[in-house]
Amino acid sequence: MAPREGDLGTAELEVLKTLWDEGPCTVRQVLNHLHEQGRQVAYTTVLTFLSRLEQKQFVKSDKSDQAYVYRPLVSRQKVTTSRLRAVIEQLYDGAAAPMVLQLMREENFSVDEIAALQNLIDQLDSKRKHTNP
Amino acid sequence: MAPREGDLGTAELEVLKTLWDEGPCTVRQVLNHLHEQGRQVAYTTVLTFLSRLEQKQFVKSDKSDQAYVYRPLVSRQKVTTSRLRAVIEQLYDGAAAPMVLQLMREENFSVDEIAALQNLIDQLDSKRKHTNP
DNA sequence: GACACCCTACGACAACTGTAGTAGAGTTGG
DNA sequence: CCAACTCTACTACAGTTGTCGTAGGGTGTC
Repeated sequence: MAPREGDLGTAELEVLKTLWDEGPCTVRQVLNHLHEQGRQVAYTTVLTFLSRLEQKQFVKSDKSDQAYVYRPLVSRQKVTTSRLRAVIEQLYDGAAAPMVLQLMREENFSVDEIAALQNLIDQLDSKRKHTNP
Repeated sequence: MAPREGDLGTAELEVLKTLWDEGPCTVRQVLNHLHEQGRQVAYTTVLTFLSRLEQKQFVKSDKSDQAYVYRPLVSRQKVTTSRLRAVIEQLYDGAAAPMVLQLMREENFSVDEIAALQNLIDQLDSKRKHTNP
């Protein structure tokens, strides 16, 4: 009857990113970090986000000295991949390659980035030859 | 004060995709198409989505013989790109290349797909040499 | 001990989204 | 012309997300 169930909103994601970037944090530390980034938001709002993230099992809190310390339960990689997969699923019917091609045409990759890609392709290539002589 | 403003929900996107795939459609045609795909949804629900899409200026309707015919105002490319950019912005701080690298490691690309990528890289490469001798 | 702080729990509210029902206008087959 | 059907407009409602406020329990400082 309703929208997506256990996914992250953009604001929740911001909070989670703080934990990835800064390591385990209290509410206040997260707040400060967001403020430093120019993100204006109230203390209790951050608290709400962290609580919801805990409900959804994206983070876990432990009582430390004074305040709870929150740490992520999922890696950035994991979340990233699943988000990307969702987009690919929705818009490219699950095929990642066309998306990569489109991206490479539209984004202006630097020489270094292209070199890195070339490198990876070479690796994939040689691995393939290896297993498939 | 509230969630994202003018973006598409997943259900709205399904409807828009129908228009991309099938061309201009009436409500009923969209409905039928969704049903064919096993997506159970009521007529009026589809109507709601199309109305909202029109409000958000993603589609336009024209009165034809009996029923309104809806057609997309934005291309699949456009929407796709902006969604991708959003993910890249959120999760990779705007850098597309790392994302591409991660995808290529995690998705199992076929030989053909890799060849296509190689091809594109060669193109980008030679163009770069050209403009930057 | 009283005042000043910091922390958490709980409740609240608006916008957005998914989903659908009902009412009323228009079209059509007898 | 009347019943049946289709189409659109409007309304409604629940779940999610962004955003806080308030109340009440510690801690620390004079």
